[in-house]
Amino acid sequence: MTQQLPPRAVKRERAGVRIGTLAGEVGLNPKTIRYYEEIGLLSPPQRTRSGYRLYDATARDQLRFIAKAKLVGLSLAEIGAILALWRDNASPCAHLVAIIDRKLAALDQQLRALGEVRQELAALREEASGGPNGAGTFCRAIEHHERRA
Amino acid sequence: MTQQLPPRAVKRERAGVRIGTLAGEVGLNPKTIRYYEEIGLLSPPQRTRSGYRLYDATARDQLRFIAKAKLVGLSLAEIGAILALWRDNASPCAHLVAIIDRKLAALDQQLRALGEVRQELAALREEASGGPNGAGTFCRAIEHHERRA
DNA sequence: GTACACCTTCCAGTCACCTGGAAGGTCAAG
DNA sequence: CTTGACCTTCCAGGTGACTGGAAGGTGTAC
Repeated sequence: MTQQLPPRAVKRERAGVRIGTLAGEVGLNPKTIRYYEEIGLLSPPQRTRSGYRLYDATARDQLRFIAKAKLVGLSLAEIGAILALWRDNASPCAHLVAIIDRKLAALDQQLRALGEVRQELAALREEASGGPNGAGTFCRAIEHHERRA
Repeated sequence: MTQQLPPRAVKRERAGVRIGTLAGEVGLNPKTIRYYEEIGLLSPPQRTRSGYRLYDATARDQLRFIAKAKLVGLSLAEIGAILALWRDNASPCAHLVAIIDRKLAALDQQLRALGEVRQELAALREEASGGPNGAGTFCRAIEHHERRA
């Protein structure tokens, strides 16, 4: 996680970054990136002669997209399908358009739900920010949940 | 899943509904509802003399909230914390407010991400809805993903 | 009174998504 | 030339969220 020294920095600026650097940039475990490659989410990157993976800006973009897409609740399978479309962007069957449309509708529904939950949470916050403390059990419960998140 | 007959309907309208009915109403597997109770998400409902669970409107509301919250990506643990706050709504420690604030910020970020992904998907849809079909591999891939979703 | 749909508990299995550890290779710095 | 941070592969384990099946009880309808 801690990238101490930037060795061969100039050279790698053109040739790409290694997995640890990329992981740091996008906030992922290197293991996760390898895993994404393994399941076909990410196309296999270049390698150095000694076998190290070398990533370019495209990979970083894709990982950032994956992060966003995961955040909104797409499964890795769905994300994989979308990325595949991006890669060879010339496979526009009607079936596909239907799928995208369905996903768009789902996203809109999600947007509504998000707004509602946000509102309820904000209301809760209002209540919570006044008055005296109760038994304290709740805080303990929250702390417990926090430890796992 | 199929609730054929409504036996004792009038009686249960006041006393609560059984798990199958509730499950049907909120679109869940009865197993899932029991599971939620088991992990402490849902408080144990009343029981009939013979041991059947009887749910009231509150339970239904909570389940609907859970559905929404899950849709926006909250974990069951987080939802549990929020529901706990709801139940004994008199435990407003500062720590708790901080947590809610953090969650609100996360929701806002998610809202932005959602909008962005929506936009990218829409752009993709534009591209996809014109032109001739490519190799067809993509459609097959999508169909494969669909089967699992 | 028996069929039938429902309910109960318990326990095990599944699926998606990682994550940790072992065993070993690479490479710039001291 | 060794140290130490990085990298490699492989394989196993873990978490979250269910889900299925067995074995048996309940309760209304015919």
